[in-house]
Amino acid sequence: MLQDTLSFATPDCSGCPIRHRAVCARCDGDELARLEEIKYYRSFEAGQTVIWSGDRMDFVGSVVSGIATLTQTMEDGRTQMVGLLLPSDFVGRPGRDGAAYDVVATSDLVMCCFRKKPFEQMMETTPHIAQRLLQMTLDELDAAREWMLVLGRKTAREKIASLLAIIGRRNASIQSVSVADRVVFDLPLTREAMADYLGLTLETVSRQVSALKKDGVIELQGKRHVTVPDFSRLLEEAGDDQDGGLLV
Amino acid sequence: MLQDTLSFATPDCSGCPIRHRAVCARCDGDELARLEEIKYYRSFEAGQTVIWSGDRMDFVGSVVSGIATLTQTMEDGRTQMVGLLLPSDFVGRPGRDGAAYDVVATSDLVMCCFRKKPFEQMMETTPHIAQRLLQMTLDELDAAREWMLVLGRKTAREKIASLLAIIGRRNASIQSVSVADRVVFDLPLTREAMADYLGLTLETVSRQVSALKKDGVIELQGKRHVTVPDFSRLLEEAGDDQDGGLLV
DNA sequence: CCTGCGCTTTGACGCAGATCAACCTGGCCG
DNA sequence: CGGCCAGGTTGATCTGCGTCAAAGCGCAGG
Repeated sequence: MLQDTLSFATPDCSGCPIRHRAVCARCDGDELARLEEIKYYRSFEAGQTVIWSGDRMDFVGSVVSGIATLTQTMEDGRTQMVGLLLPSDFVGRPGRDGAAYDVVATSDLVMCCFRKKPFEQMMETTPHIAQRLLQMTLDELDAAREWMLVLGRKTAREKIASLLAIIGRRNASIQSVSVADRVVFDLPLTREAMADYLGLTLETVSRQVSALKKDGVIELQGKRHVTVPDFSRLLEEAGDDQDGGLLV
Repeated sequence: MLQDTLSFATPDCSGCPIRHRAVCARCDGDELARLEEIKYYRSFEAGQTVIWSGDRMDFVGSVVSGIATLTQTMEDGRTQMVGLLLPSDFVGRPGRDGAAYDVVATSDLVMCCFRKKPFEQMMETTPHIAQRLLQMTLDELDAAREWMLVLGRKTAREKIASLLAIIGRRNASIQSVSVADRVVFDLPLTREAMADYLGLTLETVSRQVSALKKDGVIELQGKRHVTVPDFSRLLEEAGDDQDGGLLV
């Protein structure tokens, strides 16, 4: 997996993941060279914390491979996941010094980073970079607000279905695994992590996953490998109005 | 109240609310003149819907006076408020055509708007506008994620305390009503609207407000006027680690 | 002044999901 | 091969909040 990173060290960013590449899609030769200069890779092992909330964050970047989560924790230990970072997702807060959340690698993780200071300087002189980042941030804001509806108003079963729908859709669009309405993917999260995302306990997650299986909404091979025989059925279970929204 | 709007029709935006003014704070004469050209005001009555989710949205702007809410609704009527717009808050999605949420005026409302097309054109040629909007969007994203913790992991009592803390802080910073730890403000929301924000029912909201009153955390004059005798006590009730976060 | 109507409060009761506890399952390492 | 242990399942019980119902409060309009 790590040798994959070699292929990204090209000056045109041609191997870089979708969103990351989009940041510099309209850059010309000089700008690309500058991006190359400030670019580097970081690898993490499963379970490692990439950065702690409040720490100084001196880079922005995007996930190349692996999964990371954004989480918030209260003093008494209650935790809420506020974001799920899949390959191609952007990490970082241009213009901010501190990290706002804990970023934790849920699997082995490779990130492609830009040093923040020079990146911000580029932003100031290269309008389309700030514009692209604005679009990406608006996407994330939409996703966060979509999730507020899930957390505030959906039942446990609907929550599970919503999460499976998000992951299924992401997998389908990236790997185009989906054939017609059939979607197959591996859950990148433990039951506990799912619970932290959904504002539930891990027991409830386990029970509702079993229930969805019993009712034929999903099929399971092992604990993690999921087959959704009818994706629109899953969306219905999620309480969604016909495939609207639910982007991450 | 409406005659107030006259004072905003000045070419330097000097009367415009904080965040809105900040958008053009670094604009020079020509740019300000251009902004004036595409600027106009809209008024709404309490209860009126400013825009429906999915509708074409041909403006961006900010709240001058009054309160509006961003809400999402499921087919079966369950609704979740995903944002609260107080004076000076920005509304709109530069680069997007459709509205993502219902925007509803909770009180009489005045908004200062810019026509979107020309505003976006300015954004493309004026880097600091896109940068400012990026900062504002990052703020909103932080607030949304902070709220995900509230929705997912806090108890009803903590949720109420969190909401009062947000509104109290906003009021305190704008009107500087706060004297030491004492904060006084009017609730701009009905019990039902509070419930929709917090993912609760209006009965539970009512009960928990009463409980906080009984326990001396807040005092009530009438249904809406709130006095917080000890703001740090309120933050404690909200489960917050010592005045961190909780911006809207 | 009474009446009606939003908004709010309060009470009684039920249930979805939390909590506590026991057990299973599969992969890793000695 | 066997023991260990993280991750997962399942069951019994508890409880916070939702639901349903009734009544209070304040204000606008006749």
